[in-house]
Amino acid sequence: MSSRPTIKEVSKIAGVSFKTVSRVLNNEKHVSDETRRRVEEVVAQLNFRPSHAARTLAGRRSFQVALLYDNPSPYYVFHIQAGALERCHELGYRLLMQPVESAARDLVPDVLALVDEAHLDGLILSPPLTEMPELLEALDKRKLPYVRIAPGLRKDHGLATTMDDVAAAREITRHLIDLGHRHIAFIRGPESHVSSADRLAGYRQELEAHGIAFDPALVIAGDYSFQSGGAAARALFAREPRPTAIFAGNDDMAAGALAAAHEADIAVPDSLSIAGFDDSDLARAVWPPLTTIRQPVRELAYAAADLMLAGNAVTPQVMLDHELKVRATTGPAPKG
Amino acid sequence: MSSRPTIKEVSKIAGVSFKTVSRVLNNEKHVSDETRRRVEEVVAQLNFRPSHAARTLAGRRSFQVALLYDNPSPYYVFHIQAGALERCHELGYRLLMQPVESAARDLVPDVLALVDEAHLDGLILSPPLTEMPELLEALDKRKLPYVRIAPGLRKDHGLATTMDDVAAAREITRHLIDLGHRHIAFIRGPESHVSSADRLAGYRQELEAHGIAFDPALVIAGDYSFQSGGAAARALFAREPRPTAIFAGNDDMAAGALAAAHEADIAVPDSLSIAGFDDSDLARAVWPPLTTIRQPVRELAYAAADLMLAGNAVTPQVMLDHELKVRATTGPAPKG
DNA sequence: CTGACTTTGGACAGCGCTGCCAAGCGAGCG
DNA sequence: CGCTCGCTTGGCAGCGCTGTCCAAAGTCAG
Repeated sequence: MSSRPTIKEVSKIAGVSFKTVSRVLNNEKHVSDETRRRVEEVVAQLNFRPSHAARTLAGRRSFQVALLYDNPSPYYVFHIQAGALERCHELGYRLLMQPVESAARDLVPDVLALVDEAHLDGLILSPPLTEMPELLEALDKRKLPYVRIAPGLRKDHGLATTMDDVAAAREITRHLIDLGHRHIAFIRGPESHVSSADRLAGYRQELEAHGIAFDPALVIAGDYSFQSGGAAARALFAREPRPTAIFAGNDDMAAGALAAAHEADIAVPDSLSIAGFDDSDLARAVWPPLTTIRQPVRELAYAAADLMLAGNAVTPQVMLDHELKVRATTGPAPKG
Repeated sequence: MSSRPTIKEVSKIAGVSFKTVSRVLNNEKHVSDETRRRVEEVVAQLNFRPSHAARTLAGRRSFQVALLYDNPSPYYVFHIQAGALERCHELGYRLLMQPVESAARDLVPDVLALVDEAHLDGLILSPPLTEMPELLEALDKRKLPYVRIAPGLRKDHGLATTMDDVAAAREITRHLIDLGHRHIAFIRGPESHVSSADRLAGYRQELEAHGIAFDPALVIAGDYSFQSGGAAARALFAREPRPTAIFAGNDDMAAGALAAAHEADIAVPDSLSIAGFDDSDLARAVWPPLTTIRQPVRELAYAAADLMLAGNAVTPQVMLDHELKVRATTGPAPKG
């Protein structure tokens, strides 16, 4: 490994003290324009970057945050990562991607150990880690800044970026009702995610707003996986009368239901409408393409990083817009 | 931010010098079992982790590597990340996920700056960054260790983990030939990826091994995206006679072709067989489920990290097995 | 019992920066 | 004209570890 330049070499070439170079690098004031220009020139010429480790050790900040996740969906992780990474990069921060097991006994001490080891300046939490009181309390106690991504609508405490899952679920349910559907089933996600409870609530509210009785038997539990969507759909197909529409709590389960429909030779959307949630890559890759809700995953993560690193205290919570994407898996209810 | 414990506090409680604690933490010898035990006890009790920044600054190593990627596929990135992260974690290393633009003019200096800034101990390269001579040369010159993931079969230089793309492509082509297909089209990936050239070569070799003439008109260029697979398939559908099978260079393009077939009302697999490559999440989510090659993405990345951080010099290249997954998009060629 | 060697643990410098304090210097003011 | 003030710059300690060197204690053969 050939040796890297240090701040001292830069200062020598620029003809100033190394402390002055440090000032320029940190954008402090009290440096004359002339000096600043000269130093920046040398920095560019040497392609110099200050040692992150040294800054962390000497300073009060590490310019380093971690994104904690426990999510099996490549689509979701990829996009929150992309959004958070982008904003962190813009602000000169480094992002550590940290998979964790939310069910692990040692979750809290392990996270705190990571915080110590890396001198983290903050933490970005994604579901279901956003819903773990012990974790949040430990971070509060440590006075460690954190943001939560999409933790549902409760205006409780701390920084958060979110979307309106309830309203979105109402919207897509209304779309189904407008198409004439009256027997609409719902495949819900795992209990540990607030989003799945919110989506269920939206589904229910919209039904009732239209005078359609909520039927608990039409709600089947899934776990956000493709498999579980197929299983739920098959259970639904066995019912008499068969529902004319299925609203799945996410796209994976909707794709599972769609595959099950194909397998059972049920025409979509002619005999059965299917709607998903997320607008993941899957939504456009299956046939017919899925009607779904676009969830602004990337933007949520971007905003989360922004809130924590550059945010002002007056707007601790940010809500982003969703969008109904009507594609080809939903159509008019078959004449009964 | 409440204060973290330091190595000195640990040493005070354990009743040894702080240098001895350092020895225990680094698993050095010349520490008695009794002392080691006592120190480890205190470390566990305080949930102490040494400051990564301080170790990096003081020592010769940073226990930190980066994984460079420039790939739009969530599936691919998620799995290489998971594999590399796992092995790094096991070995006590930290992994920085670093998206880059392989076409950027400043790619090489930017990477070198990152190496300096983070004092990186090594780099993991994924396609297409594995194929950039300027980058590899710069790293060699810097004497910076790196591994390349799946750079095709050429036994050139340095550490690499790979799979046999040529053999895998032959295998799936043979599967199609065995089903009676004689007009087999190929949708190829982008030029910048060796894998797409290798897969094309395998397709061609197997055809010729069975005395089927290679027809360049049956090879359509795609770019590994769903869109491009659909476009290629539509071009193929316009040909007379229509090919009875399509082998796409990856699953995304195969899914695009499948959707195009549905759209054109061509029965799969009865009138048209489709095969993909990768066995990504998509392969099981579309209908019918895709016949494809399972590419050991996660394992490739795991092995790459292992090779670089724990490997021995005698096996600089590791080749992992693929597997033909016959599912439902391939069937006997229709009687002509 | 002695000298040479091994095992064990401590002292100290220094990694490359930032935080704090002080010095230099010209301008403004009574 | 002396003094203070504000801007700019430099000096120095020290962040929490590792590497190197050295001292003390234990081990063994002759």
